[in-house]
Amino acid sequence: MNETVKSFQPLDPLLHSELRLAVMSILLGVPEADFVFLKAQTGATSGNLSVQIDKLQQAGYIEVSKGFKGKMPQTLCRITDHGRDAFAAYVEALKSYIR
Amino acid sequence: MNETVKSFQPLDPLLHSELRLAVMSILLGVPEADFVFLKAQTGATSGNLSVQIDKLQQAGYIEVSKGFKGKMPQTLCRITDHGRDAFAAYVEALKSYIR
DNA sequence: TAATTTGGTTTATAAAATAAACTTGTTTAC
DNA sequence: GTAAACAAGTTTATTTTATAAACCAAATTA
Repeated sequence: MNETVKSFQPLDPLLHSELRLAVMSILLGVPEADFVFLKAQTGATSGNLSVQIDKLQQAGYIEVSKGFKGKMPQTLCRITDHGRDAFAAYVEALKSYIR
Repeated sequence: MNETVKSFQPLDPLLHSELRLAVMSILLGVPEADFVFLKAQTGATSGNLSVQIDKLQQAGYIEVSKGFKGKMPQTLCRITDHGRDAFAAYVEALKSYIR
């Protein structure tokens, strides 16, 4: 009978990542943001950002739509309700470590 | 001239880890804690805990002293001033993501 | 005295983060 | 008009991490 007390809430591994957290943090504050903006704000490399955006999208935390701005390709991201909820839960969980 | 704005403070990778953060969180609140206690509180496996304790020690965030409790080996951990500072800085940095 | 348990450590494996290389198309310089 | 440089990404390879599985020595229990 091994009942562990577990004073700590688990941290959603999808959000517990510096870059993904930064992206989500930005998207929480704006209606939408494009790849270039996210890259500038986070200081990330394109490759890293591309990969992390993909993961957030696959988790349903953000929506991504690809189009053009003038002649240049443009990747637009916006947070979903699910993403908003997940972020809130993550912050809540963090508090059990930080209090 | 590539001046990135960087709205986010970097997150100390040594603390940005669920288990290490939990261990530090516990050690902040008590004068010292042993391996068995940390394992119970965190729900971690022995192997994982052993490895993460090592990393925290090597970073100088905690001090580890090995002795015996009766006849059984006992690994005692306590947080250092450096560890306390690092934790505070980590929490401060987190705020730039969460606010 | 043979299992079993305790308190770990070491090694192997799986998963993540990150950077480097590449692609496609556009703009600029010659 | 074509070569070189740039923009916006994606893909692939490499390095780091996290984690679990296997192991070990001593102690306890059956």
